[in-house]
Amino acid sequence: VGQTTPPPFQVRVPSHSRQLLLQLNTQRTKGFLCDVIIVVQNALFRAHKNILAASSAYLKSLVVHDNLLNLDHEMVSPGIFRLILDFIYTGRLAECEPGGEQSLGAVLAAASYLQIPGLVALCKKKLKRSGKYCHLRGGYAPYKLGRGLRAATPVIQACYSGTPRPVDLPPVEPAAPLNTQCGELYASAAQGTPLHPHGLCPPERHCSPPCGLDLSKKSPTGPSAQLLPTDRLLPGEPREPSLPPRHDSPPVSAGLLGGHAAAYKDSPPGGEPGGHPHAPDPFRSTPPCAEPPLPRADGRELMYRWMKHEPLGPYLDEGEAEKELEREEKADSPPAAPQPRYPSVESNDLEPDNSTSEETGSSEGPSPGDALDRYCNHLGYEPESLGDNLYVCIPCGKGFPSSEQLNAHAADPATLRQHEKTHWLTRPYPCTICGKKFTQRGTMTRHMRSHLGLKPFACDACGMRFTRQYRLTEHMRIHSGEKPYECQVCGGKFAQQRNLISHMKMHAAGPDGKAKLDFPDSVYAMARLTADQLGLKQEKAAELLSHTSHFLSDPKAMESLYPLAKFTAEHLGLSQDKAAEVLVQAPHLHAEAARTIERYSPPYSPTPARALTPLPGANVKLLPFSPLHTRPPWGGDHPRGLAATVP
DNA sequence: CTGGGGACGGGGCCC
DNA sequence: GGGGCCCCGTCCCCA
Repeated sequence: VGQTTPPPFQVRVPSHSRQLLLQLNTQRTKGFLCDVIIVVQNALFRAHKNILAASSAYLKSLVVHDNLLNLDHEMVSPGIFRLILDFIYTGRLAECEPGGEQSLGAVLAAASYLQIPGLVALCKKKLKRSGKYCHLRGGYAPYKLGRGLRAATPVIQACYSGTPRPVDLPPVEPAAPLNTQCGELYASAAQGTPLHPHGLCPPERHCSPPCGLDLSKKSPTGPSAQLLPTDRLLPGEPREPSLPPRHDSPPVSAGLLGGHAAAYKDSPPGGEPGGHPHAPDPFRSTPPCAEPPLPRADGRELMYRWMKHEPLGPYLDEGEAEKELEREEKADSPPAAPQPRYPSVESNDLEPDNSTSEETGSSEGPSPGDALDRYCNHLGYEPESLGDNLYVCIPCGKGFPSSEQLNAHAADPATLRQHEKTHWLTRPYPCTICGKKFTQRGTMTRHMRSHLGLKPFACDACGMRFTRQYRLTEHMRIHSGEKPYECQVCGGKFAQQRNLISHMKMHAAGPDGKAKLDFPDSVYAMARLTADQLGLKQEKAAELLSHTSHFLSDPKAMESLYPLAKFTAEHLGLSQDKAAEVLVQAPHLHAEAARTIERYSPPYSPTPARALTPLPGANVKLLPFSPLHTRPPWGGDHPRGLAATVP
């Protein structure tokens, strides 16, 4: 452990890491094999989970669970994230504004938020060089959320000034989002100094857009500092969804979180369990350092904690990986073509100042044209590598034959934002009466109706009132007698679909909750479908047949059902291919099905009258027939709904 | 007592 | 924001 000298028999390709990184970045720019989308305010970025996870502890914690990430735009703007993503994939930090200490500070804050120590160190170094960095009290600020310490997030915000004032702290907003009581932090210039929407670029400069999609038609929620406490809101005065998704909160190192994880997950609503660091109240409502305070730690100590509790990528050790790469590249970099490199870090062995030009990408950085092309193509996949639907929407997995169709699918901002929330389980809409939180405003207002007893939908027949129109429609079927939901197994009819679903579970499950041995029903259902050919189109019959598969639960018995399915398919007039498709759609058959089908011997000859004739002695449950059925599939008449023993 | 059906409330989600 | 639909769950009644 710790030995870096390779054994003598190993052969090392010095440029391997660099070439790998170049390839990955190329793939990213083409969207090839990208498996995650990062949403930053109004911008989408595509990337590779592995790369993000290897670079950022925060992103690592997110990509495990989601293919669609939403970053707190108050912590990282689209333009800043573009720079950070470029850095992750190239090791270089581009700047499009000369002397952009202010932007550099924003990068520093965002890099800290995202937990990218290598970039943090680079920014600190560059800010120090320019004299704009003020290392106040260390670098990393564990801050409090809700009850006690819930996160020891290394939030670094640069102490810098974009104005000529060299070391002044920018003014901190009264509702500064970050707690300053228990740790160290710097004020963020981004709080008071809005950035160009594209990040570092001043408006007059035409730098590349952060990505190819603009979701800004509906602007995201306002700043949380405008929040009113719940108890100060009047009923019917729903507050704005202001708490960003919990995922926006930086991840919690397991070691630092310790026993607070439960409190994080299970805090009562009043405790603002999903409280975001930007929410003002959690910080003020709890005493400072209610939990044993973390020892004062500088950035290096906390990075050590990260490493100790959650091994991360090469950035974790502040410098080792970068040094390794630098050594590697010094060994083989052709001087005429400088290659991407990891940034130097705040250590004693900084590379010479000529690194600045490379870090800023002044010579190799993406030109606006390159970047534009890159981001305009970010939705495509290399067509030779994927099937027919070459363009895949990462969040939903849908494939599209063209990038236009994919863009049309993915660029619906309202739907996408709405869908995002389903992934992050954000509940930004609290009920002002009971505090319960909801994912959608409409759901919350609907819930409020129940509190207020508002039932605007009344039944003309009985006067019963409902909170929803759909419920009234459902209710009206009681009066009309309409039962549109029919069980395909037994023919039972229901006025409410949910009752049919409940009924179907009865078919599928036995008393112990396990799969029910109900094959006679399924046999009947198959035969019934066969008879339905009299009144149904073939496709419809096949569709119904496929729907009968859900109550069969043993794949091993599937083969035993082949004769039945084959018979059924034949009598539906299906082709062999279609019959095979039907079989595939009946994936789960119970073992009892196999035994039962053996009782129907000889199995399913092409003669319908004989095909389903049970063996003598088989106890067959006779079920009500639909109007289409005048006789059981195996022929003969019998009273409806009676069990009979086959003679 | 139990299983099943009828009716309904509530929340999630998508259009 | 509203509508529609799905799902989960509950209560009540009845055989």
